[in-house]
Amino acid sequence: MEQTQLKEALEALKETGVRITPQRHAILEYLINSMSHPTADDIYKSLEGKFPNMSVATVYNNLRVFREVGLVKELTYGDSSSRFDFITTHHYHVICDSCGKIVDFHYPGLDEVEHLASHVTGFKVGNHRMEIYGTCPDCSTKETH
Amino acid sequence: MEQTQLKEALEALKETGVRITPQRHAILEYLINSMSHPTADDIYKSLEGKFPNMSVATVYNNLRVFREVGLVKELTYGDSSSRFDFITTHHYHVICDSCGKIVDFHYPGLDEVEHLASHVTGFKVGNHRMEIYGTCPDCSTKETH
DNA sequence: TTATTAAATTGTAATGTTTATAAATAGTGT
DNA sequence: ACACTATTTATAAACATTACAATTTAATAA
Repeated sequence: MEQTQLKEALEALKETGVRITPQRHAILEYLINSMSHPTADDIYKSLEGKFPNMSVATVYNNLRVFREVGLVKELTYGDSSSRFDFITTHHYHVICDSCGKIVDFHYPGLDEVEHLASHVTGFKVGNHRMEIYGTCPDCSTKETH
Repeated sequence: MEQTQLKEALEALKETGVRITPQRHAILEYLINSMSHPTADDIYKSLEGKFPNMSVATVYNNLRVFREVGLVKELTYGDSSSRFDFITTHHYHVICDSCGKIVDFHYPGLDEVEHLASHVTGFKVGNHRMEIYGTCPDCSTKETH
Protein backbone atom coordinates (compact mmCIF):
# COMPACT_ATOMS: atom_id res chain seq x y z
CA MET A 1 0.00 0.00 0.00
CA GLU A 2 2.51 2.55 1.15
CA GLN A 3 5.09 1.02 -1.16
CA THR A 4 3.00 1.95 -4.14
CA GLN A 5 2.59 5.49 -2.95
CA LEU A 6 6.30 5.86 -2.39
CA LYS A 7 7.10 4.44 -5.80
CA GLU A 8 4.64 6.75 -7.47
CA ALA A 9 6.03 9.71 -5.59
CA LEU A 10 9.59 8.90 -6.63
CA GLU A 11 8.38 8.46 -10.18
CA ALA A 12 6.75 11.88 -10.06
CA LEU A 13 9.99 13.42 -8.87
CA LYS A 14 11.98 11.79 -11.66
CA GLU A 15 9.55 13.06 -14.25
CA THR A 16 9.96 16.59 -12.99
CA GLY A 17 13.71 16.33 -13.10
CA VAL A 18 14.15 16.35 -9.35
CA ARG A 19 17.01 14.20 -8.11
CA ILE A 20 16.33 11.43 -5.70
CA THR A 21 18.62 11.66 -2.71
CA PRO A 22 18.60 9.45 0.38
CA GLN A 23 17.28 12.39 2.37
CA ARG A 24 14.39 12.95 0.01
CA HIS A 25 13.62 9.28 0.03
CA ALA A 26 13.54 9.22 3.81
CA ILE A 27 11.41 12.36 4.15
CA LEU A 28 8.88 11.04 1.67
CA GLU A 29 8.80 7.67 3.38
CA TYR A 30 8.24 9.35 6.72
CA LEU A 31 5.43 11.51 5.37
CA ILE A 32 3.69 8.53 3.83
CA ASN A 33 4.02 6.22 6.79
CA SER A 34 3.27 8.77 9.48
CA MET A 35 -0.46 9.00 9.70
CA SER A 36 -0.05 12.30 11.52
CA HIS A 37 0.63 15.74 10.09
CA PRO A 38 4.19 16.49 11.11
CA THR A 39 5.99 19.81 11.28
CA ALA A 40 9.35 20.29 9.60
CA ASP A 41 10.96 19.89 12.99
CA ASP A 42 9.10 16.65 13.68
CA ILE A 43 10.56 15.24 10.50
CA TYR A 44 14.01 16.56 11.26
CA LYS A 45 13.99 14.98 14.72
CA SER A 46 12.59 11.69 13.48
CA LEU A 47 15.34 11.26 10.91
CA GLU A 48 18.14 12.29 13.24
CA GLY A 49 18.96 8.64 13.88
CA LYS A 50 19.32 7.69 10.22
CA PHE A 51 20.88 10.97 9.12
CA PRO A 52 22.91 12.45 11.94
CA ASN A 53 24.36 15.07 9.64
CA MET A 54 21.20 16.19 7.90
CA SER A 55 20.53 19.90 8.08
CA VAL A 56 17.19 21.45 8.97
CA ALA A 57 17.51 23.43 5.78
CA THR A 58 17.37 20.20 3.83
CA VAL A 59 14.04 19.33 5.38
CA TYR A 60 12.61 22.74 4.56
CA ASN A 61 14.06 22.77 1.06
CA ASN A 62 12.63 19.38 0.23
CA LEU A 63 9.24 20.07 1.71
CA ARG A 64 9.12 23.10 -0.57
CA VAL A 65 10.16 20.96 -3.54
CA PHE A 66 7.52 18.36 -2.72
CA ARG A 67 4.90 21.08 -2.41
CA GLU A 68 5.87 22.55 -5.77
CA VAL A 69 5.69 19.14 -7.40
CA GLY A 70 2.29 18.62 -5.82
CA LEU A 71 3.17 15.67 -3.62
CA VAL A 72 2.65 17.45 -0.34
CA LYS A 73 0.23 19.97 1.05
CA GLU A 74 1.33 22.64 3.52
CA LEU A 75 -1.14 23.31 6.30
CA THR A 76 -0.91 26.67 8.03
CA TYR A 77 -3.05 26.87 11.10
CA GLY A 78 -2.89 29.41 13.84
CA ASP A 79 0.06 27.84 15.63
CA SER A 80 3.64 28.77 15.07
CA SER A 81 4.77 26.17 12.56
CA SER A 82 3.43 24.70 9.35
CA ARG A 83 2.36 21.11 9.08
CA PHE A 84 2.84 18.90 6.06
CA ASP A 85 0.53 16.31 4.63
CA PHE A 86 1.24 13.78 1.92
CA ILE A 87 -1.51 14.12 -0.64
CA THR A 88 -3.48 10.95 -1.19
CA THR A 89 -7.15 11.27 -1.85
CA HIS A 90 -9.15 14.44 -1.47
CA HIS A 91 -9.97 14.92 2.17
CA TYR A 92 -10.38 17.62 4.78
CA HIS A 93 -9.22 17.96 8.36
CA VAL A 94 -11.14 18.17 11.60
CA ILE A 95 -9.04 19.83 14.30
CA CYS A 96 -9.50 19.74 18.06
CA ASP A 97 -9.43 23.23 19.58
CA SER A 98 -8.40 21.75 22.88
CA CYS A 99 -5.56 19.29 22.16
CA GLY A 100 -4.74 20.04 18.52
CA LYS A 101 -5.46 16.54 17.26
CA ILE A 102 -6.07 16.40 13.50
CA VAL A 103 -8.43 13.83 12.05
CA ASP A 104 -8.99 13.20 8.36
CA PHE A 105 -12.50 13.65 7.06
CA HIS A 106 -13.53 12.47 3.63
CA TYR A 107 -16.08 14.51 1.77
CA PRO A 108 -17.10 14.60 -1.86
CA GLY A 109 -15.71 18.08 -2.31
CA LEU A 110 -17.10 21.50 -2.75
CA ASP A 111 -17.06 22.01 -6.48
CA GLU A 112 -20.30 23.92 -6.27
CA VAL A 113 -18.76 26.47 -3.97
CA GLU A 114 -15.81 26.88 -6.30
CA HIS A 115 -18.10 27.48 -9.25
CA LEU A 116 -20.17 30.04 -7.39
CA ALA A 117 -17.07 31.82 -6.18
CA SER A 118 -15.70 31.93 -9.68
CA HIS A 119 -18.96 33.32 -11.01
CA VAL A 120 -19.30 36.00 -8.36
CA THR A 121 -15.72 37.23 -8.19
CA GLY A 122 -14.49 36.64 -11.73
CA PHE A 123 -11.55 34.62 -10.45
CA LYS A 124 -10.21 31.61 -12.30
CA VAL A 125 -10.66 29.29 -9.37
CA GLY A 126 -8.12 26.52 -8.94
CA ASN A 127 -8.64 24.96 -5.55
CA HIS A 128 -9.77 25.56 -2.01
CA ARG A 129 -9.04 24.61 1.55
CA MET A 130 -11.35 23.94 4.42
CA GLU A 131 -10.88 22.94 8.01
CA ILE A 132 -13.41 22.12 10.63
CA TYR A 133 -12.83 22.98 14.28
CA GLY A 134 -14.33 21.51 17.40
CA THR A 135 -13.63 19.32 20.41
CA CYS A 136 -12.54 15.73 20.01
CA PRO A 137 -14.28 12.92 21.92
CA ASP A 138 -11.37 12.54 24.37
CA CYS A 139 -11.35 16.20 25.30
CA SER A 140 -15.15 16.27 25.47
CA THR A 141 -15.28 13.58 28.13
CA LYS A 142 -12.47 15.23 30.07
CA GLU A 143 -14.42 18.49 30.21
CA THR A 144 -17.66 17.02 31.49
CA HIS A 145 -16.56 15.07 34.56
CA MET B 1 -22.55 52.32 9.12
CA GLU B 2 -19.04 51.93 10.41
CA GLN B 3 -19.94 54.09 13.38
CA THR B 4 -22.45 51.50 14.52
CA GLN B 5 -19.93 48.69 14.17
CA LEU B 6 -17.36 50.60 16.18
CA LYS B 7 -19.90 51.41 18.90
CA GLU B 8 -20.98 47.81 19.12
CA ALA B 9 -17.41 46.63 19.25
CA LEU B 10 -16.59 49.03 22.09
CA GLU B 11 -19.73 47.91 23.88
CA ALA B 12 -18.65 44.28 23.51
CA LEU B 13 -15.29 45.14 25.05
CA LYS B 14 -16.89 46.91 27.99
CA GLU B 15 -19.16 43.97 28.68
CA THR B 16 -16.17 41.63 28.80
CA GLY B 17 -14.35 43.93 31.20
CA VAL B 18 -11.74 44.97 28.68
CA ARG B 19 -10.56 48.56 29.06
CA ILE B 20 -10.95 50.92 26.19
CA THR B 21 -7.68 52.67 25.47
CA PRO B 22 -6.97 55.13 22.69
CA GLN B 23 -4.79 52.51 21.04
CA ARG B 24 -7.55 49.91 21.09
CA HIS B 25 -10.00 52.45 19.77
CA ALA B 26 -7.68 53.29 16.91
CA ILE B 27 -6.89 49.69 16.03
CA LEU B 28 -10.56 48.77 15.96
CA GLU B 29 -11.38 51.81 13.88
CA TYR B 30 -8.66 50.91 11.44
CA LEU B 31 -9.83 47.31 11.16
CA ILE B 32 -13.41 48.38 10.53
CA ASN B 33 -12.62 51.09 8.01
CA SER B 34 -9.95 49.21 6.12
CA MET B 35 -11.69 47.02 3.65
CA SER B 36 -8.50 45.01 3.31
CA HIS B 37 -7.11 42.30 5.57
CA PRO B 38 -4.14 43.92 7.26
CA THR B 39 -1.22 42.29 9.01
CA ALA B 40 -0.19 43.40 12.47
CA ASP B 41 2.61 45.36 10.88
CA ASP B 42 0.23 47.09 8.46
CA ILE B 43 -1.77 48.31 11.42
CA TYR B 44 1.33 49.35 13.31
CA LYS B 45 2.63 51.39 10.39
CA SER B 46 -0.72 52.96 9.68
CA LEU B 47 -1.09 54.24 13.22
CA GLU B 48 2.47 55.48 13.49
CA GLY B 49 1.30 59.02 12.74
CA LYS B 50 -1.33 59.17 15.43
CA PHE B 51 0.63 57.14 17.99
CA PRO B 52 4.35 57.71 17.48
CA ASN B 53 5.14 55.86 20.69
CA MET B 54 2.92 52.86 20.27
CA SER B 55 4.72 49.53 20.57
CA VAL B 56 4.34 46.64 18.14
CA ALA B 57 3.61 44.52 21.19
CA THR B 58 0.51 46.62 21.80
CA VAL B 59 -0.81 45.81 18.37
CA TYR B 60 -0.23 42.11 18.85
CA ASN B 61 -1.63 42.10 22.37
CA ASN B 62 -4.79 43.83 21.31
CA LEU B 63 -5.33 41.73 18.24
CA ARG B 64 -5.17 38.73 20.54
CA VAL B 65 -7.67 40.34 22.89
CA PHE B 66 -10.01 41.15 20.04
CA ARG B 67 -9.75 37.62 18.79
CA GLU B 68 -10.53 36.20 22.22
CA VAL B 69 -13.55 38.47 22.55
CA GLY B 70 -14.67 37.36 19.10
CA LEU B 71 -14.44 40.69 17.35
CA VAL B 72 -11.67 39.73 14.99
CA LYS B 73 -10.70 36.68 12.99
CA GLU B 74 -7.08 35.71 12.46
CA LEU B 75 -6.30 34.42 8.99
CA THR B 76 -3.23 32.24 8.60
CA TYR B 77 -2.36 31.62 5.01
CA GLY B 78 0.85 30.30 3.63
CA ASP B 79 2.74 33.56 3.84
CA SER B 80 4.81 34.60 6.78
CA SER B 81 2.45 36.80 8.75
CA SER B 82 -1.13 36.52 9.95
CA ARG B 83 -3.86 38.76 8.64
CA PHE B 84 -6.72 40.12 10.69
CA ASP B 85 -10.30 40.58 9.70
CA PHE B 86 -13.03 42.39 11.59
CA ILE B 87 -15.95 40.01 11.84
CA THR B 88 -19.13 41.30 10.26
CA THR B 89 -21.34 38.84 8.49
CA HIS B 90 -20.43 35.29 7.66
CA HIS B 91 -18.30 35.26 4.55
CA TYR B 92 -15.38 33.46 2.98
CA HIS B 93 -12.29 34.66 1.13
CA VAL B 94 -11.16 34.16 -2.43
CA ILE B 95 -7.40 34.62 -2.73
CA CYS B 96 -5.32 35.29 -5.82
CA ASP B 97 -2.37 32.92 -6.09
CA SER B 98 -0.55 35.41 -8.24
CA CYS B 99 -0.86 38.79 -6.49
CA GLY B 100 -2.29 37.81 -3.12
CA LYS B 101 -5.44 39.91 -3.42
CA ILE B 102 -8.22 38.83 -1.06
CA VAL B 103 -11.85 39.23 -2.07
CA ASP B 104 -14.84 38.58 0.16
CA PHE B 105 -17.27 35.95 -0.98
CA HIS B 106 -20.65 35.54 0.62
CA TYR B 107 -22.06 32.04 0.87
CA PRO B 108 -24.87 30.58 2.93
CA GLY B 109 -22.46 28.47 4.95
CA LEU B 110 -21.60 24.86 5.17
CA ASP B 111 -23.68 23.60 8.06
CA GLU B 112 -24.20 20.32 6.29
CA VAL B 113 -20.47 19.69 6.15
CA GLU B 114 -20.15 20.48 9.83
CA HIS B 115 -22.90 18.04 10.70
CA LEU B 116 -21.40 15.27 8.63
CA ALA B 117 -17.96 15.86 10.08
CA SER B 118 -19.41 15.74 13.57
CA HIS B 119 -21.21 12.49 12.81
CA VAL B 120 -18.21 10.79 11.25
CA THR B 121 -15.49 11.84 13.67
CA GLY B 122 -17.41 12.19 16.93
CA PHE B 123 -16.15 15.73 17.38
CA LYS B 124 -18.28 18.44 18.92
CA VAL B 125 -17.97 20.71 15.92
CA GLY B 126 -17.87 24.43 16.58
CA ASN B 127 -16.90 26.18 13.39
CA HIS B 128 -14.92 25.89 10.20
CA ARG B 129 -12.82 27.87 7.81
CA MET B 130 -12.61 27.77 4.06
CA GLU B 131 -10.62 29.67 1.50
CA ILE B 132 -10.78 29.51 -2.24
CA TYR B 133 -7.69 29.98 -4.39
CA GLY B 134 -7.34 31.05 -7.98
CA THR B 135 -6.28 33.86 -10.28
CA CYS B 136 -7.96 37.24 -10.11
CA PRO B 137 -9.26 38.94 -13.28
CA ASP B 138 -6.37 41.43 -13.35
CA CYS B 139 -3.71 38.73 -13.20
CA SER B 140 -5.62 36.58 -15.68
CA THR B 141 -5.50 39.27 -18.35
CA LYS B 142 -1.84 39.96 -17.65
CA GLU B 143 -0.96 36.31 -18.18
CA THR B 144 -2.73 35.96 -21.52
CA HIS B 145 -1.29 38.81 -23.59
C1' DT C 1 -12.05 65.86 41.48
C1' DT C 2 -8.93 62.96 43.37
C1' DA C 3 -7.14 58.65 44.99
C1' DT C 4 -6.80 53.92 44.27
C1' DT C 5 -5.91 49.76 41.94
C1' DA C 6 -5.55 46.62 38.51
C1' DA C 7 -4.89 46.50 33.74
C1' DA C 8 -2.51 48.19 29.66
C1' DT C 9 1.44 50.18 27.32
C1' DT C 10 6.11 50.60 26.31
C1' DG C 11 10.78 49.26 25.10
C1' DT C 12 13.56 45.77 24.68
C1' DA C 13 15.22 41.26 24.68
C1' DA C 14 14.28 36.63 23.66
C1' DT C 15 12.19 32.91 21.13
C1' DG C 16 11.21 30.15 17.36
C1' DT C 17 10.46 29.28 12.53
C1' DT C 18 11.99 29.79 8.11
C1' DT C 19 15.23 31.47 4.52
C1' DA C 20 19.80 32.93 2.40
C1' DT C 21 24.43 31.93 1.47
C1' DA C 22 28.72 29.77 0.18
C1' DA C 23 31.52 25.77 0.23
C1' DA C 24 31.50 20.81 0.05
C1' DT C 25 29.25 16.73 -1.66
C1' DA C 26 26.80 13.54 -4.44
C1' DG C 27 23.13 12.15 -8.41
C1' DT C 28 22.56 11.53 -13.16
C1' DG C 29 23.44 10.76 -18.04
C1' DT C 30 27.11 9.83 -21.06
C1' DA D 1 34.51 6.63 -14.46
C1' DC D 2 33.72 11.58 -15.83
C1' DA D 3 31.68 15.82 -15.99
C1' DC D 4 28.02 18.71 -14.95
C1' DT D 5 24.77 20.53 -11.74
C1' DA D 6 21.71 19.99 -8.31
C1' DT D 7 21.70 19.20 -3.58
C1' DT D 8 23.38 19.11 1.07
C1' DT D 9 25.46 21.07 4.87
C1' DA D 10 26.56 24.48 8.33
C1' DT D 11 25.92 28.74 9.65
C1' DA D 12 24.16 33.18 9.84
C1' DA D 13 20.46 36.13 9.00
C1' DA D 14 15.70 37.57 8.60
C1' DC D 15 11.38 37.68 10.19
C1' DA D 16 7.16 37.44 13.00
C1' DT D 17 5.68 36.93 17.43
C1' DT D 18 6.00 36.64 22.51
C1' DA D 19 7.91 37.46 27.30
C1' DC D 20 9.18 40.54 30.65
C1' DA D 21 9.75 44.37 33.93
C1' DA D 22 9.03 49.15 34.59
C1' DT D 23 6.03 52.84 33.71
C1' DT D 24 1.71 54.76 32.65
C1' DT D 25 -3.19 55.01 32.49
C1' DA D 26 -8.37 53.74 32.45
C1' DA D 27 -12.11 52.81 35.41
C1' DT D 28 -14.27 53.12 39.74
C1' DA D 29 -15.77 55.00 43.91
C1' DA D 30 -15.27 58.28 47.76
